[in-house]
Amino acid sequence: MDTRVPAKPSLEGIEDRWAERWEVAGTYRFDRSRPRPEVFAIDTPPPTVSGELHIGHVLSYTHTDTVARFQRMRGKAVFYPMGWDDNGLPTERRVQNHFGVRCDPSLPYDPGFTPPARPDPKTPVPVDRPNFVALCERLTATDEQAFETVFRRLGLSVDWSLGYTTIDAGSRRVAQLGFLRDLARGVAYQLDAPTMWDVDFNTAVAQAETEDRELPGAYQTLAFSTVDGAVVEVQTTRPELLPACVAVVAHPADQRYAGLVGQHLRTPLFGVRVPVYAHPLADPEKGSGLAMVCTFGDLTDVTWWRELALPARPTVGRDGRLLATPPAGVPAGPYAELAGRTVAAARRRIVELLAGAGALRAEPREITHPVKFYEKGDRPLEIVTSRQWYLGNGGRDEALRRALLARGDELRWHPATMRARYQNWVSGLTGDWLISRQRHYGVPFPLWYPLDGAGEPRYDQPLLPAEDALPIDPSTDVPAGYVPEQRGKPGGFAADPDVLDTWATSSLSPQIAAGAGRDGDLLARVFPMDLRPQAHDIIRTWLFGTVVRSHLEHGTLPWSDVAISGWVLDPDRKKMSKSIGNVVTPLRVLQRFGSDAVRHWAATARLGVDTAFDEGQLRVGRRLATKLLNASRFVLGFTDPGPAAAITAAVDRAMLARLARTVQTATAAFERYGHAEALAETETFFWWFCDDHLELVKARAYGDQGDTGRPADTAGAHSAVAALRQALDVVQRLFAPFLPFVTDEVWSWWRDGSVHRAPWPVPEPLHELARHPHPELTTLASWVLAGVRRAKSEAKVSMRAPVERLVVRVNEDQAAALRHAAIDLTLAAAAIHLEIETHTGDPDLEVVLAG
RNA sequence: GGGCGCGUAGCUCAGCGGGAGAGCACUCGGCUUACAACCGAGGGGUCGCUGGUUCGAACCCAGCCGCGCCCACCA
Repeated sequence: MDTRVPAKPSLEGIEDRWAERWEVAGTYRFDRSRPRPEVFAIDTPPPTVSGELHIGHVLSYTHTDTVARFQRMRGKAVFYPMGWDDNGLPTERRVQNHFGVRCDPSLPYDPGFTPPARPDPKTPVPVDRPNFVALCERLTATDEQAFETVFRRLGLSVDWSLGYTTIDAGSRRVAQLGFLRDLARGVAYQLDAPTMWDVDFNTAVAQAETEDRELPGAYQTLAFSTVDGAVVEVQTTRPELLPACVAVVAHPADQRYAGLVGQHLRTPLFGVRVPVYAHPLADPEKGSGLAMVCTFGDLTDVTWWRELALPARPTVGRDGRLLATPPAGVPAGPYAELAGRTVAAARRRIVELLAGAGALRAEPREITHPVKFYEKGDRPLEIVTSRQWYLGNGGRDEALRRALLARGDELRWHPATMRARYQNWVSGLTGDWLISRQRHYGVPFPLWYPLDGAGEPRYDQPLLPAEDALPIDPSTDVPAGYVPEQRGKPGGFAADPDVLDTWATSSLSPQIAAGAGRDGDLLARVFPMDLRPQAHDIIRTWLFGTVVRSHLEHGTLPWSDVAISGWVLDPDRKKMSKSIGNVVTPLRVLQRFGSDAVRHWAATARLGVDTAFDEGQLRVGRRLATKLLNASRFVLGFTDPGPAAAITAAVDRAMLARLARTVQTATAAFERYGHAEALAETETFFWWFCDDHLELVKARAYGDQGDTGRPADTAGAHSAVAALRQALDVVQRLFAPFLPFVTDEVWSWWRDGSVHRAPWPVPEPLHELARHPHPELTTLASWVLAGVRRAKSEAKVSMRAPVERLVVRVNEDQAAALRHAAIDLTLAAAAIHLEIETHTGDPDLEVVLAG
């Protein structure tokens, strides 16, 4: 036996051992000397750094890693970076609580700032933006280290030297440059308009980041009155917006209100005169068929307001409370009761006031209805008017929309059904992409505004930095032609206060990873990339955004293929990964079952399919890894007959022929991103190889002839062992993308270099060795073996128990094939007499046990 | 309301026009010199329901029922 093969192989400590060797050897280092056709570039998702990785990450990142390893073994230089998405709201929240600070961007930079020694989240210390950003960087650095530990332990073959974070200087430069280019080409623009607003986070949010939640509500029936004093009933779920009412609408075909259209009504309580309009969006089925138009209760209000050219009576402030003063034209008296209250409190109060005024015409009707929320928010979104930056994404431009839909068609989706989600989203866009956020830890908008004599910013004359000065922070940097003392002074300048939405940065992930703007050579070697792996919940945000940016800047898709992984569900299939993520942390699972086992579980899940977390399946992978150790040790335990040994036995050649088919099938599966099929194919072969083929040939491999009386069959043994070694070599490589630790372990016993740098197997050499195989022999031999085992099992005897007489009755072709396996069958079945007969009926087996 | 997908053995899933399968779980057997953290054998399913196409349907078509996800103007 080769001295490198351990007597008692074990999976103990295998992860740490190999992770370190790979790092030292630079096994996964990207070779940037290779031209684009020889590169396989992956746009790795940068996970959000705000909490912990969960088991869902393990699933999808494993999927990607199997592809990376497959491509690397096929000879590609694999560009496989890792990024961290470490800015945005969740990070800010964490930092505020951790350090006991609150970002106040109006404060000047204090170079000597230190966070409070004893943080108290209840009384946060105000801190200027540059210092707040520094604190964010400090905390996220710790999290990122923890993430890297998990991913290394998982065995991801990323090139860690290619790392980036979405807030680092390179990302800020790419993001700011991208914005300035979009500004120059007129795709980025500012608008003072109603937008969805999160009242807790105090920021505008984009359409893509909202979600519906079912909330209880109640229809109140309000009594409006006509000029002649008649009562008209209007139902609303948001009576607190009555002071914001600017009109009432009815459907054009609604006969009930045909006479009212064109007239005016007076609102209850306030007595404000509002017009009645006809509009097709008014639903006669809802409420009384009359809808109160407020500025703004929901997005339909915005539509009516815009299309009917209505005035604005803004009522809800950015903090989610009713404004201190009533809108113009609304009497202050009744409004004073509402001013300063939260929306919910104002709603309760106005119902009391309306009831007291006799303006409620019916009991409230309780309902449950969908309400828009920011996906990370806690209270319903309000709609407020504010100045924001937008990026054209086809929402208001049909030509662009069609072009982006065409990009979606051009992109190869895995699975293909996910394309529909993209089409759905792009077709349903109602506006452009709102990219500005009123937050602190993010990439700043790289511009300033001159201040006029009154100190008001001239938004139409932004002061732009030079491209080679990027990245900049306009809150500390000064525009050309000004001095720092002019900041905020009339005639001076002011920074744009906003930051780019995280997605507006991460939508440039391919360009960031590829060093766009600083390393054109690298960009040319990896862009457009080959693969974008991701989950399906961020098709509308990250995927779509990346397509938009690449289309605008490069006129191309950012990658040719996208692989969409599913989600991890609870064992009960009900809840999502978040709930089990708290219980089942990735590191604990990796430590408990072993990384290869966890990867095996992940790899059995096909793309796009949600999968249940199941500990039973984790044991399967563990068993497979152990099996590979033992089978490798066994095969390598036989003396190597050398490269000249001829593989002559039919059983050996049939096995290699079957393996050739496995290689072919697994390769084809991988080429279409079917990692799960590739694994299943390999696994099926391997278990058959261990359970049947090894049992069939082991005696011959030992040189054993049983009691045939003939001398040891050296040629037969050489054939068996040479074939076993060939098969082992191929099997170890086929498993390498899935079980990187154990495969490199067993590979190291007899091969030089890492299996992960070995070439992916091809079927041709196996066909060569298997020349003129009997294709049926493998299944026939297995059938005979199973029959013998069944007989012994039914007789409740050991599998070693001898068989007196074994009669196989098959058709002529099968008999001819089986005769080549006669010696192996005799030995494996412990049969004293084996007879192979031909007949015309179904295959038949007769087993007579000895004794 | 629109779109996509899923309903196959107790569980997780593969199969997607001609033999109903795998793993886990379960039952039984076996210390078999690679592996007892192992190996072998076995039981178990009117393939959601109803029609249709076909010589033949788990597989194709239509309708229905149930579940999930995405999207939607949520007054």
